Amino acid sequence: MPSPAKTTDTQIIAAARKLVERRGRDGFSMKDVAAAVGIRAPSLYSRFAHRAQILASVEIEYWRQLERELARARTAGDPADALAAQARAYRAFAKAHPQGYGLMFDARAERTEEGTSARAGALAPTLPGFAALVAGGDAGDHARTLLAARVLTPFLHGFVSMELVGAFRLGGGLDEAFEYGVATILAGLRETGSHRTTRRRRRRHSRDVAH
Amino acid sequence: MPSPAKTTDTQIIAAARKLVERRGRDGFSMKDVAAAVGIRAPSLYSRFAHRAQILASVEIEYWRQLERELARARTAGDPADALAAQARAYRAFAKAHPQGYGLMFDARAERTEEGTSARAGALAPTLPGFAALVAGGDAGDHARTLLAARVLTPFLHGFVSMELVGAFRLGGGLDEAFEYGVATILAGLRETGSHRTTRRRRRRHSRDVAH
DNA sequence: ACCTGAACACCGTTCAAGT
DNA sequence: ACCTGAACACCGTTCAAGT
Repeated sequence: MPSPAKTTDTQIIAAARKLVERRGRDGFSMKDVAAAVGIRAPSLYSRFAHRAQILASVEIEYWRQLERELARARTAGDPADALAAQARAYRAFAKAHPQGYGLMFDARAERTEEGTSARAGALAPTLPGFAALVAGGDAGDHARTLLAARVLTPFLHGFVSMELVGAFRLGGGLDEAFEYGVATILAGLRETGSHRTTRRRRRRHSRDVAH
Repeated sequence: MPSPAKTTDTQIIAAARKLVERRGRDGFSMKDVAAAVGIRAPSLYSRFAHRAQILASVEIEYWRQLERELARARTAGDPADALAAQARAYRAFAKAHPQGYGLMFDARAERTEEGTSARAGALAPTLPGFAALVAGGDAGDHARTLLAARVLTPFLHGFVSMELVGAFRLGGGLDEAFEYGVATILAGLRETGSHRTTRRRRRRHSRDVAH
């Protein structure tokens, strides 16, 4: 005769997420999560292998939510405007879920198949914008699209994580700094997208400097 | 009659740093640190208030080391070249000390006066380069220098932390992507630095889009 | 199948006692 | 002043037992 289930995996993950958001990734115990869904800590182990797996599930939820918000933020028309709108949505997401954002980039997290694909998928809604910006109609130029994405995306992550950790200490408006950064990068990318030779020359130059 | 000291604060911090680099910020216990310097865990509390204070001391060491390496990487001549060289030094530092780098941007760290100033000082060696790049000889234009620094610096942090966490999954060379990002941003900044009106127009445009 | 209390091997930290 | 063992209140996790 099986014991009737008092809760569900979904409820457990939701409870854990709430605790993460309130007190951070280290701010809850298995006992806390269990109590939040009306069971005892050892019972969690019939559903999750260990604490890290619960955290990994919470992390995946955050990545999926970010993906939805980036997709929703995408506007029609000029690709640079669409990317700027998505950049603002990205920052807004991080500021709305500071603890969750920290979890998403925690190096100690588990490396699951599902987590890797959730993370990769989250930024997918921005790729058409980059393709339109730098490759024009040439949708097959995947390498150029990827290079462009890898300028703005790191800026976004770096800016918001520095902002969340309080690293901007020298004054000045951060909204303005963010807008300035996004505009500068998009202008730089648009320029390299419209002049292939300019871009080739610049890349060769960079390599010369590096080696 | 005092007990003779078996160790020093400096040795304790060095031992903790070694453990952090080997197993991460959560990978050592007070017992481990104490054993590494030949004492017992409770003795640490006559020197440090708690574990987080040891970690904070280790973190400060990393910030000071980064500052030294950025200062050393600075080259004479073209400011963009100097900044590119510092960008490479920044990335090399993060890849040489991945666990330490994670500690430096850990949101859970203590907020000490000394830590805040060590962090702020670490990026100071790049400021003259930004000033030369965007403000020309006008050393007093601090706001423009700061705006420029807040484009490249977040890119650097974002790129290396995404790289360390394994976030770049779509293939392509990361060395090339890094160089491309640095070159794109520096070109964008140099352009805004040489044409004040262009920059003013862009900033007003950004604000219009944001609000 | 799912839940439980008891137990295990840890943790950071406190404290009274030693020199 | 610095060090120590013992103790406290926790952890995550395991396990045998209950239904």
